Amino acid sequence: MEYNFKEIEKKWHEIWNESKAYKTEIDNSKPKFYVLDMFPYPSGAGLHVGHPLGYIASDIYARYKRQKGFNVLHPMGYDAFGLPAEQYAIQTGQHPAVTTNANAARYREQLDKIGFSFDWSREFKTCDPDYYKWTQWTFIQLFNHYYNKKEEKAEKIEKLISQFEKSGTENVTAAETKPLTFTAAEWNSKTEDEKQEILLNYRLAYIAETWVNWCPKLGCVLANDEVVNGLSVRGGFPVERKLMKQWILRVSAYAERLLRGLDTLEWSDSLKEIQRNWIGRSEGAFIRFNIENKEETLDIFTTRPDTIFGVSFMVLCPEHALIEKITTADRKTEVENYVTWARNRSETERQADVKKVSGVFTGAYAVNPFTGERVPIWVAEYVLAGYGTGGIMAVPAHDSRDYAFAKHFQLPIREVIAGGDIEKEAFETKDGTVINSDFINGLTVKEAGKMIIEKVKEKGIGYGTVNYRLRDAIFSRQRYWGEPFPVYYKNGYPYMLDEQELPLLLPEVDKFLPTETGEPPLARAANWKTKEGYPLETCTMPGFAGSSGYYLRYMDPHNDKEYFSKEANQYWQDVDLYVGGAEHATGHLIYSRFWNKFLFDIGLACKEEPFKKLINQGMIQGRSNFVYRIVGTNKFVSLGLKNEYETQPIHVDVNIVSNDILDIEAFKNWRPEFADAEFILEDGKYVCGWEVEKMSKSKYNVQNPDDLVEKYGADTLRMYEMFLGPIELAKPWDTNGIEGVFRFIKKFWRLYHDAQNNFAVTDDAPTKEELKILHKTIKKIEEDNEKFSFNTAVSCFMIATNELTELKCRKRAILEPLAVLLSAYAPHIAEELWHLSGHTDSVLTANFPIFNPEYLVENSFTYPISFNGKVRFQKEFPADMSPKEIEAAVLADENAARWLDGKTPKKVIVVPKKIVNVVI
RNA sequence: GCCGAAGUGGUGGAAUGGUAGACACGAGGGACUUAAAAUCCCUUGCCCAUUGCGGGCGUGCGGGUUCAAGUCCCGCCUUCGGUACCA
Repeated sequence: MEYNFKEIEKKWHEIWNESKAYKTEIDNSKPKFYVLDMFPYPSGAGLHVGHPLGYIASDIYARYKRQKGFNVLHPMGYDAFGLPAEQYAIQTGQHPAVTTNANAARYREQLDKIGFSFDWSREFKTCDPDYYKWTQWTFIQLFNHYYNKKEEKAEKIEKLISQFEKSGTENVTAAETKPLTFTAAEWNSKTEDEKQEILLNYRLAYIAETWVNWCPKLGCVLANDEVVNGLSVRGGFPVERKLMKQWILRVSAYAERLLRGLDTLEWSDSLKEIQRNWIGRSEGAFIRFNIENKEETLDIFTTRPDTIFGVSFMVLCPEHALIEKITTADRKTEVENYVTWARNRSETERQADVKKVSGVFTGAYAVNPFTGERVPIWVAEYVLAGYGTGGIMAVPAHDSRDYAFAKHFQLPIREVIAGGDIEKEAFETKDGTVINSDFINGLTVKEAGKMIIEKVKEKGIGYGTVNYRLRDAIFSRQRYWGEPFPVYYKNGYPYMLDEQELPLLLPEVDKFLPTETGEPPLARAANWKTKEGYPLETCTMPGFAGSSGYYLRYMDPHNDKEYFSKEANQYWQDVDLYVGGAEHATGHLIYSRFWNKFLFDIGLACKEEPFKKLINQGMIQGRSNFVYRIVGTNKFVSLGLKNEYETQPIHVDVNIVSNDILDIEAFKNWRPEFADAEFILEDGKYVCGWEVEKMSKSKYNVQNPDDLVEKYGADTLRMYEMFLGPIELAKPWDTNGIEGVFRFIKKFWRLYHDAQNNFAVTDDAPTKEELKILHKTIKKIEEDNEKFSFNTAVSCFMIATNELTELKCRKRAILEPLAVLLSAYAPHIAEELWHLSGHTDSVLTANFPIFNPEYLVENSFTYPISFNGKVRFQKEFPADMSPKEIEAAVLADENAARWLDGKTPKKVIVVPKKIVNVVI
């Protein structure tokens, strides 16, 4: 039979499907292995060749691990809530669930064609009520817990309440929004509403006012990149900054654990570094400054307490609550104008002119606790509300931003660290000696910092502390297509629904737009309230809600009593291998880790970190082709001649270009305006130019995997995607090379067949040489699989196939193990050959061949002989010859005499099995 | 600006400090064929020599360590990611 991939692939898809070949169940007799892909958002455009790259890699690894005796969990599903479906719904009126389901079905169809070993019985979408019930459930748990910083774990809010009842805030070590102090008596005399208000300061899911980009015309909160120059991208309506009540997750409470946990993970260093920077741990001190003639005090955070003698002004962020209280009457108008202006600037706008210095003096003065000096308090945009206390002590001599500000407003610059030239620029080094600073003079920066922290502690005006850049995550979206919050309001305070009332289903609405009064779409739902008549929350959860814990649900996806059973979690534990893009480094991969740590704290998840090993597959870029039209004509000139004319490059569909040669007929039919195009050719061909760009429809460089499967088969596509290059590298998609892999697959097929195309594997005993080829291959494939070096593994298969073809080896003892090795990469052809060879079970359950080093033992070895590092000739020696003997034999060689030229060598270096170098 | 990664033929890319360019594409030449497809063989980093050998130069740039450097060290350049008034 000839190699007919269409028949073979179709046949095996049906058989695998019917026999549920990839269904996985708990099996305590085998070690578990959990291989997971970042599940896709099913967009309307379908898959392009970039999407399956990671899935193929993880599939190869999953199949490999199965053959190594592991019970492999390899599930797939869809991240289905999100903006595109909602926007499509707004335009067409079609319910987002309808488009989402249609898109998911199309994804499934495309994925199935590639032959993945997913256990589809575990599939779910994040928008399935059976699933989002547990997203809502987890939210309730977050609301009902706070973070105990001393114990470093989440604890029940009841514990905090009983502490308040007994001793107020004394000895409370809870992560909080702002520091509060009250006694037990004070707490006990508070009303229910007041207590609820206070508890929001501690809950892990809390509601609070935050600044958002509000577009009154759209009735909608916009993300930063949806706002340009103060106008909405969609519609161009004015956008203002507004304080709005939003749900927030106290991710920052876990900052330290998120940071420390990184050390236990097998992730790439660069990805860990991105997360470390994002968490942004910095050590420093909180210091309290008194304000002249005021009761209020000004708290600041600094990483440089050692420079406190260099403070020449203080700066507050425009949002700071103190501004109103301390601004003097004569400065009031100016300060108010500045604050209003600054507050209404979007973050993007602020970022756009970071270099521009702006600010205003409040008229008030703080008092330096060490010198007693009056220090003017300013307000400026460059101090951010979300970090530290929103106020700083400015030391212009040793901070470039303070320096720019001081120069601009002609404030004093006082040098307190020796070694810089503060006339020119700020001297920001952290190794230096302190000067002009009273009792810390002569100390190093480090020592001085410690000393100041001790002193402020003594004075009771501050303490050493650690601050993080990581912000709490805003969890409310004024949208329709997301999980509804299991929340209702009483007297304006939020309360959670009972667990029995979950899932709280997404209600039907007449339109997916905000209401006329600017409320979110859920406010349109009839009867959006509890049985008792309390109003329900109208916001929905953001995209990352559903993806934060989906990997846990795959362990036990149909459980209607729990998120997942203890038994399933004990068995599957955590994800051993997670494959996905690095673009999730500061989003999903932080939120998931937070989510998992919380579930670990409350005793649900048995592992603290969800993803043990992570591989980031590189982005697949597009490779666009261009034709060059001579300006003002409909004449196109081939690439090599284009410089002789004035031309304009035009994107041309890559599907009508092969090896950069344009299919002229197809081009004429491509678009009507090219029907009568003329061409200036090179050697009778039209050569196109090319460029690497993002893969997109408008650039006509999208490759659809379906087309390639149709033309070459899934096995070829799978192997070619791996052959392209290292999995982690970003690389352009170039279909040109796929023929080479296709040839290999056909050649591999012929290895098992005779000239008449009959299956012709024999039971003859293999030769030493053939065994050597096999075992060399087993060794290399195993190593490459473990290293995720799938591109070199494909090359290794090609070499082995070429060598065995050369030897006309058609022996079962060689070819069967080879088919097993290949089955992870090209499952269809391997399965077919396996069955032709007489097996009735699936190659999926075959054991990975065992490498035997004895077959690789050499009886002689050819050494390159170099003189002063330059290789001059080669010589063969028995493999068991000692280095000393080799040395003697080399020097006795007649070739050596020529290079030695009568001199005695200074030294001879013999590197066993590598090289002999003679130093003259 | 800061952090991270990477620079190797016409192209994608191989090389535990040990013969750089495996493997593949493309290109050129040839075999088979009426022809095409498919398949197979040879050449293919650059320069000189080419009737046989052969020789020189080559991994972004400049230094260094070493018998030996694409690989290690120092100083640059370029590209790509992340981040950006984080005190």
